[in-house]
Amino acid sequence: MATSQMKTIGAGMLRTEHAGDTVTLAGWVARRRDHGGVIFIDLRDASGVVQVVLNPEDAPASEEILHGLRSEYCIQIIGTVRPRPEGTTNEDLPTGAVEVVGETLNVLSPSAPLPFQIDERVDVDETLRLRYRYLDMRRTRMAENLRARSKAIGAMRRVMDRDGFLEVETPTLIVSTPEGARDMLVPSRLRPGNFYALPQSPQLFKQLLMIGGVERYYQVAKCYRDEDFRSDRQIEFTQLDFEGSFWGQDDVLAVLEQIVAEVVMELRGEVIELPLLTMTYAEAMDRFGTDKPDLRFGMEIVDLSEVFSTTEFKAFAGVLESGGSVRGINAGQLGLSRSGLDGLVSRAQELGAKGLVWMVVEEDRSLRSPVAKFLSDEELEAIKTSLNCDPGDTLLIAADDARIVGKVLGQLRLDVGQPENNDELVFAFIVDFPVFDVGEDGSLSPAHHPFTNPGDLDVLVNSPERAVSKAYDLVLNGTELGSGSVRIHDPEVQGKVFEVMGISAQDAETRFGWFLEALRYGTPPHAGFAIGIDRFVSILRDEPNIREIIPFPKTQTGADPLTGSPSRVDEEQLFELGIDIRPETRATWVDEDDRGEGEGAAET
RNA sequence: GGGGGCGUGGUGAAGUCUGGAGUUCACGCCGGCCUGUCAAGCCGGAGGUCGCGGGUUCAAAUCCCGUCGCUCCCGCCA
Repeated sequence: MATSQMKTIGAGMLRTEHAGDTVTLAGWVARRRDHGGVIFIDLRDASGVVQVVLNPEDAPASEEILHGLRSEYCIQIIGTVRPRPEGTTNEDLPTGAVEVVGETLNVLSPSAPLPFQIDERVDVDETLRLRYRYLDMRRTRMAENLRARSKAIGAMRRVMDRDGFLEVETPTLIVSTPEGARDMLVPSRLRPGNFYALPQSPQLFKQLLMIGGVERYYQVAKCYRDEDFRSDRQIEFTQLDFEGSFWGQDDVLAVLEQIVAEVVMELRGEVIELPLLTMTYAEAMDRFGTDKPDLRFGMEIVDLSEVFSTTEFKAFAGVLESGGSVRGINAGQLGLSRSGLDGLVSRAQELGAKGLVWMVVEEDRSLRSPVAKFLSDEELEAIKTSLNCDPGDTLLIAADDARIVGKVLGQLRLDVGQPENNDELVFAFIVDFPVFDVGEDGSLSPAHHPFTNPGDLDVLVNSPERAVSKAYDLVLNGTELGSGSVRIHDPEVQGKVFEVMGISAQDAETRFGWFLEALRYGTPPHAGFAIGIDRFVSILRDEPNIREIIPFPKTQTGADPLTGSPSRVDEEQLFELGIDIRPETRATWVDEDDRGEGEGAAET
């Protein structure tokens, strides 16, 4: 007969009201305090921690077993809850008013010595944490992050369900449409030489759902983009993807507001003020040099072209003559040394600027700067006025192509700026994105996928660089949480957009013919959005990167230190898939044997 | 593709600039003592190819070259 090991209550839930109860607990030895006689065990399970008292005189187990308990042994305790004796309560512990007197102890599973301590008195190297993620998630940081992630998704589902959205799963083995990010590919065994792609997003499938009359769809969707990693980018990530028929932009933003409010309430217990701030792309670029401004602090970009319109300073004059712009920010009281200021110059160059002018406002309000001697008194005064200077302020001025100036100052603003209150959450919708990004050489590249409603068709065709699409982003504290758009529902408009984007009719037919065909059957106007769950939760949890929010993330080189993926596969597997493994091809592969002694996969 | 940072007993750090015995600190681990602790305490002990390879030197954790791994950033992410 099977023996139940079921718990009767979570360790972390015990309170004085349970005094006298006999309970069955099961969990892990978080800490043991073995006094030779009596032993205290901090027993941890998913609900929290409670102190268990093991007195050998009560013989809950043999002396050998009692004194043999070690960290992270998985044990079961049957015992009685009682208030702690006078003077021994622990105010720091939710269960600190009670303890469980162990009457039976069963070791369910001993633990090998740990590769790192579960208590969080030191930060452990992240590769080691990932290699032993199952131990890492016994720590409060990861345990709480997993919980927060689950609660966030739950809150999102509540909003979706409340508003009558249908949850639909779309395939993850789909056709490759090699635009935008690189596709992750999966070879087909039944059709050798052919490949599936993993979706970068469920974009076209959710549009098919609209055509299919679903009207309101959502999905917690895994998405894949084979690009380089960043602290907020993994090749595999999760989005809340949703779409609605007979919708315009305002309908989407209204749903987003509900989602944002619900999630923030769930994770932070805070009320978010609605409606959220809305700013056009043009305004964001102008004031903050980026389409994802961090609005927790000011330090706005100020146009100084007027100030220098007749300047003798050649570097600025030349830029203005050739149609560029001179702009600056007041970076406030930085108090940087000369090398610190030089560091900003290097950073500006890294970002594409030819240089950066810094000025420090002295106590007597004069400007200390390597270029001050080239500027007239009037210009120096105008700078101070335009940038609203106080003594001690550091001013940063860049002159270049307007796009570069914005990018450089926008990034420097983030590098040196500090929100007054780090816990603050400032959301913003950025709307009216251009259809095309204009390159330095004037070339146009699509700013969004080609299914985005391009607004006025005449403008699109006649002056595409000025075309404004019905696309919008949601930004939180300088991070893009997600983006969406009103889609094209007219096949003729879709064809026109392909044409303007340089995709020939024949190309479009080959790649997207199946979709263009679908558009012809009474497609409802529709709009939608996708919000990055990992990013959103990482900000709400104040985590510096999304790996802390993803249960089993990959390293920057796309490896999983726990399982050893990606891994070589048998030649036989490749042969079945019809993949060529000629020796000269294989020679270019990374061979595990050549990989030094690094922290490889766990050996088994 | 490019730039910066890091790699030292099981963990975290100091030592590296300015070469001189694997030195130090905290935690963990093992053993002993210990019946009210809660980061238990006290005593004792084990444990390291200083990521790897090469070079310079009488001598390398330390300097030089290469390489691997991790990380942050630029490019990239329609």
